[in-house]
Amino acid sequence: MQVQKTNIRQTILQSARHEFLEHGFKDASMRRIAKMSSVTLSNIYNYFKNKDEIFYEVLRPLLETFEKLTDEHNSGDYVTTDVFTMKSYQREMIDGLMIILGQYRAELKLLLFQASGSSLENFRDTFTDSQTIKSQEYMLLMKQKYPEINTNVSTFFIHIMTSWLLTVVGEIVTHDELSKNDIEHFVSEFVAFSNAGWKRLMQV
Amino acid sequence: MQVQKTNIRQTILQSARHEFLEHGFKDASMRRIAKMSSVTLSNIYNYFKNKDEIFYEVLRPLLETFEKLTDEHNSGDYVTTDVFTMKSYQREMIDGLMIILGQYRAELKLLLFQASGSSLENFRDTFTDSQTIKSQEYMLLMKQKYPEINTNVSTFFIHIMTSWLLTVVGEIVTHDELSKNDIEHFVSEFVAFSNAGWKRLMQV
Amino acid sequence: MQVQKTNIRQTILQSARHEFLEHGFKDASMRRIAKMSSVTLSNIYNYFKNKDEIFYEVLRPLLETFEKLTDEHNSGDYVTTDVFTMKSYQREMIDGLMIILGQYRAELKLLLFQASGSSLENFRDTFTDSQTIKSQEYMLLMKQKYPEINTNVSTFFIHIMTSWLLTVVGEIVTHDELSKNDIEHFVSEFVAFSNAGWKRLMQV
Amino acid sequence: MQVQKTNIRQTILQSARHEFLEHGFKDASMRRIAKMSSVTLSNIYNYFKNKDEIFYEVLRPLLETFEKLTDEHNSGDYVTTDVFTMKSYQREMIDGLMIILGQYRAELKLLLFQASGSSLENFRDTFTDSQTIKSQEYMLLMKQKYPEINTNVSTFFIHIMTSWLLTVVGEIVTHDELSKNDIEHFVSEFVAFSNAGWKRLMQV
DNA sequence: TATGAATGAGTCTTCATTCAT
DNA sequence: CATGAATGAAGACTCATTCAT
Repeated sequence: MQVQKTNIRQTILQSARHEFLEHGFKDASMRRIAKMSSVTLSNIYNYFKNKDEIFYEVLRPLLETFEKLTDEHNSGDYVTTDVFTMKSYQREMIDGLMIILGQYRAELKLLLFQASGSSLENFRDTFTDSQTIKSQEYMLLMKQKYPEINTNVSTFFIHIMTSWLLTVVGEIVTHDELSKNDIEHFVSEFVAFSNAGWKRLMQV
Repeated sequence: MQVQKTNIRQTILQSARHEFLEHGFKDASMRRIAKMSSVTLSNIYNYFKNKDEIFYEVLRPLLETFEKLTDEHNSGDYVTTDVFTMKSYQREMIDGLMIILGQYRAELKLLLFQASGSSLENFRDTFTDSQTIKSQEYMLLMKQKYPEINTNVSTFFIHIMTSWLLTVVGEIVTHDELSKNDIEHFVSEFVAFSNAGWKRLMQV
Repeated sequence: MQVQKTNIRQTILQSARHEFLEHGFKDASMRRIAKMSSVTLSNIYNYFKNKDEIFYEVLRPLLETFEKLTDEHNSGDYVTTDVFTMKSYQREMIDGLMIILGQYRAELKLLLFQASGSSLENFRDTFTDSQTIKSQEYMLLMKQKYPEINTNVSTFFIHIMTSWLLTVVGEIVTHDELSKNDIEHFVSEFVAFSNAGWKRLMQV
Repeated sequence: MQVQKTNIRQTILQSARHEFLEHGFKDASMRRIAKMSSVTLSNIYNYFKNKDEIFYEVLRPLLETFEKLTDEHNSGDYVTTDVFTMKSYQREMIDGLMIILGQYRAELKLLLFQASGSSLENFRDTFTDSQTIKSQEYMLLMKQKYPEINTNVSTFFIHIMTSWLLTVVGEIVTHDELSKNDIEHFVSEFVAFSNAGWKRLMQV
């Protein structure tokens, strides 16, 4: 029975994923999800509290991976890294995002572009804000280690830089035609560009 | 009556603007717009063909300004400018956007974040794509003038850079707390960052 | 001015004709008629009392022709004609209908199939009923002249026969692919069939 | 509840039947059907997909009887029957229709006169066309059996004859005042008339 | 004559969710 | 765990007609 239950839960989630991808959260129809998964509409509510919870569950793996990614960066390890090659905070974040992107392309689309109306509709802002704070903490550590660098960068600029990351992810996700090579090439351009930018701003 | 007509039209548009800003295009309710503007629901349809047309009319001033902005950049004037100070294509675009931003903050919010479901829902993509093409043409001209620079930058990277511009605009628009000074400060950081980045990529 | 007026009236009627033909009376839209004829919607009501009157005016020529056709048959002239060749009441009616059919194909479609909702929606019944009465009067005259024939035909049968005529007209009207030859051939079959039928019924 | 479901379904269907009969398919109002059947408007959609499906369900018994009637006539049995007494294809069809008429008077009204706008609005044409084809096949068999008869009757004439059948049914259906005797009397006249007509056309 | 404005009821259908069984 | 039944508000849009100017 328990096995059954899990199966049904999964079936619902898969159908929901398709429905959300096709119509976005708001225009997704519980009725269609029910039909698609061959589960009675009302029975769905034995497995999930409401539409929003289903949406959240569909995105849970992605969200957890996100959390892992940002938690890792809480440690001060990266402070020791050479700023000039930017094996640094942002670089690691980029790499992390690229890995996520390989696994959760569809979910990222959902989270970034189709979440309007759901409890996750502010994910972008939330993520950006929290990342901005962490970035600033990181810069503080940097300043302690290398007092000569200029860390007087406006909060909003840092905000933009993390927001930019999501823009990049969003663009990659919506351009299905890009090959792995394309993406790698682009990332190297992106990193080169960013490194030079940061160096300039921090006057190192 | 003819004078009246204009007034009512404007009243409807203003109510619609509020409604769209509060709920986004898709969730905006014609009924509410009617109530807000004290115009019979059916009478609205004597002034506008449908919801989409109202939305478009609300954004028309912004869209026209946009068009002007991008049309001006069709000329090759900027090619003569010094790349190093980046009084160049992108810089002019930024300045233009900042001006627009002063006048059409709310409308930009609408266009960038609340247009889903309307005929303008693809504005971001459309704009980015067309700007990408223009940017590439611009780089070609640059290459002819300064053959020593490297213009071998991937299309997708250029795409990202124009998309970035919209991200920046979007972030400014959603952060009402920023003062003019904040924004100017940020823009100077942004420009410094970008300049350094482009120089590096183009190996000048 | 009067000329103008007439012109506009005619313009409206033509547009209405198209609209009625395309959508039928009920689904025809006054707005569309207005647009089509480049006449203000409200101005239409300076020329016609309402939608129904327009419909009636569109069909007036046809209706008048109908009336002429049936009035002619009021006279007892046909009683003298030889029943056996059926140069009689019904035959003349058929011939009359065929002529009408040449001139008012579209209008017949309107009257027979698209009048639902209008004041003419019962035309078929009305026409059939009145024709039935006339047919019976005709048969009475026949009986007086040729007492040996059997005129004991049920009212309802006569009713059906006139209704049949309209069915035939309707079928011809809806089969645009029929050539004049086709129709003539069919009519001769129809007449042969009917003659034989009537002879049998009347036991002549 | 399961028992209830059937009841409610039937209640809805009955109310719908009344509504359709009174206003025709197109002008029938779902709201009124809901009120009449004391079922919430939205709840109706738990029982039927849409208005058209309700209409179809109301007519399903009639349609199935129709199908049975025409299927039976697929067999070549009737070819053996004597043409002269017209215990033939058409005669059997008439008898069949009369039986249907006894059971489904109201439904026939719906199907023949009130279906405009529904998926059954072309029933008359569809039926007539298919019957015309079958009639022609029947005549072919007749010709093989009785080579001396003339089967050179135009397709359109046959078409008209089947269409005529429906006209007759329609007329009977709309004349509630006719008694069973009236109808039987009429049918005998109709058969006599038709027999004579066909004999003449086929020159037997 | 002509017009713009206005009206109010009307259309079918969908929605997420709840509840008794 | 499962289901059929139910709900009430909401969606955008169209309708023929009237009226003051």
